[in-house]
Amino acid sequence: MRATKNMTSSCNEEEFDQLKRGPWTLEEDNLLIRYITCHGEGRWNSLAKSAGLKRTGKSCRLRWLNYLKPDTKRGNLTPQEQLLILELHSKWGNRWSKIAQHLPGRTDNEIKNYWRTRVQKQARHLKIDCSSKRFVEALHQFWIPRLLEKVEQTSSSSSASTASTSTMKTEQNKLSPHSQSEQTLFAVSSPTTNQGSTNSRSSIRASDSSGKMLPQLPEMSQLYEDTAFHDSSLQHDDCYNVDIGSFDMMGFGQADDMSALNFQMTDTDWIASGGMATDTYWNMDELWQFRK
DNA sequence: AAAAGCGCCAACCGCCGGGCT
DNA sequence: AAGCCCGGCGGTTGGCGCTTT
Repeated sequence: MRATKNMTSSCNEEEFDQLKRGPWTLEEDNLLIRYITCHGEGRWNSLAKSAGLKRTGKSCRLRWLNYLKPDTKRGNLTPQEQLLILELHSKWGNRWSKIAQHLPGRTDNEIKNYWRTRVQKQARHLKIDCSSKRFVEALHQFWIPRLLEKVEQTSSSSSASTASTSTMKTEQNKLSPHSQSEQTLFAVSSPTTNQGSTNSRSSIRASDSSGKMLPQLPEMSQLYEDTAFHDSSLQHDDCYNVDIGSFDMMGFGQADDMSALNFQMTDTDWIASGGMATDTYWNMDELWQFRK
């Protein structure tokens, strides 16, 4: 796709042809940072020219907001941030910039990428529309409880306050007639090898017919105020990359409603091993390596 | 070791709304 | 009221790097 003339209406054809595209160089970054430090941001088209950058104003704005701005966070999203994204997306849908406003240091682009690469990937695995009620229910029943557990683990391990996360967990348990261990039972199978892999499975119902066990979303915004959430030790750490990864909710996409679903473990030995209490539990990709 | 496949993310694009003239 | 410009937004894509074959 080629840029059209009208999007760079502030420049003539010759200038348009000279505009640079693609990855930013260190020199360009320095120019932009220096200029904004001295003159502030805004008026992006004239800023681009004044700073001596052969870029569109839009490109400069994007580079600044998504990458160069001093308080921009890099690295994986924490479980808390992921929870917040899930909650806010369920409220607002694809309003990325609005969601980003509630995650200081994170950009709409980053959140959008997270949603598309991680969350939507799961929807594809499940063969259901990620905007469907069914997928929202799946998130509530499987992903969010797992994230909450991880939040609690990280909160306690960092010896910070766990008050709000404990409250959230309590709310979860109140809403669920089942024990936590039951809730953590889900099908584990390779996305590439799950078909026909039915040996040594145990089966358990994860929901009663009332549907009441679906947890209500706690107020994640409140969680964000938790001091643990601001613990710098929790930032930029790969081990907080929580992904429901490759687990497969067998038949989920075909079931008429949540109550009809069976969630199956493919390896009961793994349950008994106590592995669920470790970080491995949170990384299904590692789990598959373990199983091989 | 090389090729192919895949996932992630930075950057681009078109569209839209608001402000200004 | 109409046209223009600008900034913001959400969707899309190209390329890099890692993994698998």
